[in-house]
Amino acid sequence: MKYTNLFIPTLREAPSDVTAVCQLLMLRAGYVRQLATGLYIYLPLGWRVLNNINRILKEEMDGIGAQEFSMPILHPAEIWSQTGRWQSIGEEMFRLKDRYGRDMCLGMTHEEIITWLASKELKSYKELPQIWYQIQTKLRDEARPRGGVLRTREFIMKDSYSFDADEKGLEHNYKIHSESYHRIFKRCGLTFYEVESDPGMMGGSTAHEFMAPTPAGEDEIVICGKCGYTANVEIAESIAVPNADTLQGQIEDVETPNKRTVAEVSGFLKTKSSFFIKSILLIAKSEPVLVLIRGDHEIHEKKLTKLLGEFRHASKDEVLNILKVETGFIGPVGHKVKKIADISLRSGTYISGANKSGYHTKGIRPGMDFDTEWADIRMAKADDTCVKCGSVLRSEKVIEIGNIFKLGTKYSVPLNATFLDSNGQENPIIMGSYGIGPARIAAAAIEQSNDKDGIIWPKNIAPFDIQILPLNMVDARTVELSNALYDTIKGSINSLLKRPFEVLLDDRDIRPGVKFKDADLIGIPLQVIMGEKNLKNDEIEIKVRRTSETRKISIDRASEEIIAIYNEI
RNA sequence: CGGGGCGUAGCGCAGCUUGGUAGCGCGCACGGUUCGGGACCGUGAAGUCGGAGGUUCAAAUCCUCUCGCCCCGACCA
Repeated sequence: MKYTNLFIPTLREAPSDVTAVCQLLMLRAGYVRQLATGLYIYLPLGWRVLNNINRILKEEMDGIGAQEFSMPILHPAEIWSQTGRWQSIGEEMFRLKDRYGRDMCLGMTHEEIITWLASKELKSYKELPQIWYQIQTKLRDEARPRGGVLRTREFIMKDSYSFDADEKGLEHNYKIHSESYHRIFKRCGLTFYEVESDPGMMGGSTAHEFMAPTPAGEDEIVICGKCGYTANVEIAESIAVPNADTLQGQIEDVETPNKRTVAEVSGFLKTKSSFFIKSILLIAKSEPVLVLIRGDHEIHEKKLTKLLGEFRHASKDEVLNILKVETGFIGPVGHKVKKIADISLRSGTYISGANKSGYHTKGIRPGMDFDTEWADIRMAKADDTCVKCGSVLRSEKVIEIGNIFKLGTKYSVPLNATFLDSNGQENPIIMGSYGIGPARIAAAAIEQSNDKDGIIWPKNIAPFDIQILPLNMVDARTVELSNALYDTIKGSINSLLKRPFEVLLDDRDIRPGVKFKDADLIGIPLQVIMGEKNLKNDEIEIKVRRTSETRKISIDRASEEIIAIYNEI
């Protein structure tokens, strides 16, 4: 394609409100524009990248026997009511009414719709298994879109669904999805992890997330370098590093005027925060619960929710009413309310609030000076000990690029998606659900592969394979030779991608410096530079975007050489 | 939803404290000189100062309300 026929609005200056590198580069290099909070327009280059990713998705889905569908994004509320999600999902769902007043919603996902279809059409074990998928727009009224295309209110997703007669079948479909996801992300040039995850509102039993490490990530995972254990910190199990030494001395109150937070008291008493117990009052269902955790740890609310069900933090007034002490000076000793302590507090001697204003208590021995229930309610973090092998965990910021869920019968039972087995018995279909976000793949690829000059696309998803830069468009020979080379390469087959080469010819009559800057920004893997001086020697220059390595080649065999270099990089 | 910030030309910003002719850089158009890493000179077009109301002789500037965008948190199949 010729540059003058393409809309590539590059920006010399960065918009002021970007936070993520992928967002900055997508805007500056002319891939996307923002319409409103969480809504993005894909410009020609951006759309080409997404289509390249989608092509890989289709090839790999087709490769495991999945069949492509297209389902509506406008859904009747009734189906969502049948699974209870019309009621259980809150403001995140876009809701509307049609002209007759019927409740409708915009699809956040398609479990309901595909299961509705399966309930109508799949009747016999002989029709199972099936894998159905689509690449379709989803809409979610996100509380806080952020990071450019990383979290948006409207986004495209590849979602597939498996239908099986039994657990064994589900196990198999889960496995082949996992394997195909590994191939997909590898082909897209990403570094990624498959980690254990929390099934969340999808329900079901087992779930894994595919996570691409990047500083712009919203999630955090822990990784064991030794045994390979990886998990989202939301569910990760780990052992806290115990305090190396123990506080000495008997139980006694010390004056801590106006020092409330762990940081303040720890600074005031010149004692490490790991020798403190944070005491936090929560209101679960009807009952107040005092939650105890080491000063340098964070409570993990998802773990707690599993123990307590829904809960909220107590207000200042509630703390005063229930514990008879103001916030900042709460401690575990002497209260009759239900207590849950993190297991990392089982040994050692600690400092906590004295339950009177302006005082903390030293020398508290959990289990001896107060009674409590014990549980793992702590957020895993770097330097914790791996529960599987005892090695040290590290953590990384990641973005979720895909996930796989074993749904079981969570949707098939309420929507009555059943089949008759070989004994004539009616059974609910066993389901799985598998998602991938193409825009997040693109964003992660940029995050993982860029330099100060711009994007460096992995070959498989780059908007073009090769960019030709004729530097002087008023020189007849340059124009003639660049057009000829353009036609030749375009007519050759890219054996890696099994299709003709996609070539971008920068035929703009502008200064060379601008062409160089734009080419580096846009990030096409290989640049072919045709300058007058080199052409006088019948030479042209090849530049590898990733390494900035340049090489002069003879014009005679230019297209063969260029293709050979392309295949090498 | 809680906390904070910002809305002035396509982009980046100044002007607001202390009310009085709306500015700068980049970009854009035209002319000229340039032409291997975002050139230079000259000329020019382009702004409901986010919107509404109020105070005032006079509002980008002060007051009230409102909309939008961004950040932190809550939230997040």
